Amino acid sequence: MAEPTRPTRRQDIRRENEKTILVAAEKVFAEAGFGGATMQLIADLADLPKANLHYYFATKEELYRSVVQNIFEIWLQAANCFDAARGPIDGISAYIDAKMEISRRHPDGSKVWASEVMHGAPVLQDYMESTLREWTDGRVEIIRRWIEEGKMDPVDPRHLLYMLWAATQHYADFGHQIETLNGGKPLSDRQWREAKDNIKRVILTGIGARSV
Amino acid sequence: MAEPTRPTRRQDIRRENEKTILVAAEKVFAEAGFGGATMQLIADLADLPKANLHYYFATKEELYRSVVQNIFEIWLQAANCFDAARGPIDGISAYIDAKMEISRRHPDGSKVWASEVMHGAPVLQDYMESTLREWTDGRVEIIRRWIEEGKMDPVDPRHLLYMLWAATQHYADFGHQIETLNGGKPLSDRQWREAKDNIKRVILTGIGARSV
DNA sequence: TTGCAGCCTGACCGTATGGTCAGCTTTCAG
DNA sequence: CTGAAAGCTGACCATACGGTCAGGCTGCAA
Repeated sequence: MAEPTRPTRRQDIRRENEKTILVAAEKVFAEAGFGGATMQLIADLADLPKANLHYYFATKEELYRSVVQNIFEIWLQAANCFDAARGPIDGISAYIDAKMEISRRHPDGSKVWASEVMHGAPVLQDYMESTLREWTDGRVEIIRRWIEEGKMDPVDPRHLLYMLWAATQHYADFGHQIETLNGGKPLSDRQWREAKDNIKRVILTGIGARSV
Repeated sequence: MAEPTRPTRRQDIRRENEKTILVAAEKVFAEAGFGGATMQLIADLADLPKANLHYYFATKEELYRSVVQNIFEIWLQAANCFDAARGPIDGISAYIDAKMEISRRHPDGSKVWASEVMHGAPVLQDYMESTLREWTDGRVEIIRRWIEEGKMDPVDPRHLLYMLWAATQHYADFGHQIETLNGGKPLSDRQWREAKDNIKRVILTGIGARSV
């Protein structure tokens, strides 16, 4: 070999297989839902024997839990964009960019997340009551301050956040509908940019954002 | 009996049982997804023997199809609000009202619809390619005219529609998340009104609506 | 009143699924 | 080199599910 890769250590094997399984699982859970997904389908997609999945993830629930937690991490990372911002135009623009990027790059993850929440968040309830609530409260506070400083109109911060989540996530969760209405073709680069610009423009104008 | 109800005719029995089953099915499909729903669960909720469900609906797929079609009807009815309007403020306000009412009164239906679309619309594909596409194209045309007439800013009509769908439907599909962030309590009448007003205000301001 | 068409259901069936396990191979520390 | 730990898997199992059906019950037209 040109590239004398260090022989695969046990740890590497484990990490690699877990990754493979999680990727396959995310796709199958997104396409079929938790109930419709089967370990066999995931195993086939991962090109591993079913028993091997059970070696790494004892139960279907545990595998699902791992998938959902992964997505939650990604979701939270997008949050950082919000923090460094000096004002609503910067902050909300960056957040919309980040969330639209997630919708585009991780549509399966978004769907699993949506599905989880729609079915009452059996797995994520703890996270929602702790991490998510704290994150949300923090952002609400930031928005409230922006309003006090006259950087935007007095819009209810919570409902504004819901609108941001909804508008961006929609492009992942309802991607199939959008694709169908787009003549059966996925959105092009240009169309994604238009979507993003539209959301930014309508929301930033809508809240009367007046400061970076 | 004080009320001398006409003795239940066969037709009535059929209609009533079908209704009972459909209501139960909608709830179970919403809570568990198609794959997670079982005929037994639906039968228990409808308080009927499982075999009786199969008497009215031959297969689980057929029952699911009926549920989804019902929802599609309701969804389309909300569309009418759009048509009679003279301008964006009237039309979009009425549409948001209608869709928020659906999110509030038929959250289960909304979830089933969302789930169906998320999983690639196996049942609804035909409807999406015909009825939904026509409806959408019609509304796009109306919005385009409003823009030409200077009644609102030149916003991409499709992305505006997606935003309307997303913002309103979010309150049904992600109702559990919203409830959790609301201290575990469902939104009150006042909070629903605030949600509605916020969406209206942000979007109508955001598109620069200038005419009823 | 009668006959029959439509309504109802307990018991049953084949299959697919999540999960187990005994025993194999591979890795690697000592 | 060795042996123990980790990785792997074909074959298997119990269960739960969608669906069937024979046969009983009910409404109602004639």
